[in-house]
Amino acid sequence: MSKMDLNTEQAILEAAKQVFIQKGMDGARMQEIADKAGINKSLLHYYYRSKNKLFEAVFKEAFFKFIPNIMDLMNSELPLFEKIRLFAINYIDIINENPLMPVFIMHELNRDPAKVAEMIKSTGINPSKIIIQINEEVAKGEINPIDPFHLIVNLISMCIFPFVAQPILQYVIFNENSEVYAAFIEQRKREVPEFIINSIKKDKRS
Amino acid sequence: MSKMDLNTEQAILEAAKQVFIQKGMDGARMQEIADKAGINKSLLHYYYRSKNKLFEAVFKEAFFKFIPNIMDLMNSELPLFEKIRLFAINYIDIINENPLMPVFIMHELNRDPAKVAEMIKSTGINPSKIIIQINEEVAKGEINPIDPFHLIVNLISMCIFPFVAQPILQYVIFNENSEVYAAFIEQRKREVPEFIINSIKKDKRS
DNA sequence: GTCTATATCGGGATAGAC
DNA sequence: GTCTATCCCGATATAGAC
Repeated sequence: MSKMDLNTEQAILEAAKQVFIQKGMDGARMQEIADKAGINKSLLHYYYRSKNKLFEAVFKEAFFKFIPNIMDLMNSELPLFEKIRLFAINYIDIINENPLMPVFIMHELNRDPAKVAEMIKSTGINPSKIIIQINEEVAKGEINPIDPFHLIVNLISMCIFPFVAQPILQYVIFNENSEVYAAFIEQRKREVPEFIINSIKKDKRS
Repeated sequence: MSKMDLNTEQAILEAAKQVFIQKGMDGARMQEIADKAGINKSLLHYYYRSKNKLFEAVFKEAFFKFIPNIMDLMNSELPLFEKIRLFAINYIDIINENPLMPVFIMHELNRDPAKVAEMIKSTGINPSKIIIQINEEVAKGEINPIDPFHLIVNLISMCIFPFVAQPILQYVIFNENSEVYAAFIEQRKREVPEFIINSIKKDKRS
């Protein structure tokens, strides 16, 4: 594989990423990807045999960038509150680089649910460490009693959902002003962790 | 329009709802809708002139069922904590009837962002009442200081996101057992409001 | 490796009989 | 209102020249 090959192949993948993520597998057109990559349609088939193969390449890369990774943080040795704060900051940053990613992944997983198992099996996703940590904090009386799963889902929901629902929220809350919405999201890096910590920290109820 | 017309028309809309919501506009096939409705493909065009028209009918109905309505509750005279509890219960119930709805709506709005304005303008969505209420509670010192928008987005996120991410969460948390996941969602009708109220209720800090 | 030309097919839409 | 038959375009994919 020569140097030029790599460039073209990369250009295709980059273009494919943009188009697939914006339009989805079914809505994407090979012609549009070729145009965006500045090459001919048939070259797409030269590098990736079919639309489906190309899509798989894009989807896998997207999935592995967004779903795991952050798990390293979750399974680290940091104190719980620290983890929660870092998670919000890091994850919101990652999604900010590609705000359409969450809807894309969710839509495609739902289109082809068999993918979920296939994808996750090949990653080391395993939340057991953080779950144990939460249970221990509860047992030690350091935080209020809470089911670790609900806590984790709450955290993830509050970080990701504002991107998923961006079109509506942006319109309803800020009359379509996307800069203000971006600032709103930025605030959430602090707001979300404090909201959570405030909810679970001891010393409140009696 | 005879009685039989109505039945067929309803059958088509019902079939279209299922197919469109599951596959999206681009992934849906008129043939599949016709099959599911037990009629001929060309009858679809007799009742609705085009695929797009049919889609619009489905989407509008879906949107208006899911987005507003609940606003009545938000703008009622109930106490804040009461509202939060009722919102979680009612909204989770509504989505439970059609768990794919959120991803569907989000995906389609993103495909055609112009829809957002068009849709929302024709509804009376206006969260001002609840926002004032939250600000008042803060001013009176009844709850901890919080930006009403973040509070509302937190509430909505925690209710809807578990449906959006169901495929992944169900797999990671419960090894694909959908009954257990349904129970998990059911718990959230209580867990989410208590989590929120615990976070904002006074008497904790200082 | 990259292009042009073309095969092939699926799917939305229409015509027209009943 | 409902069906069958058909049109026709757009999109993936392949063949083959350069």
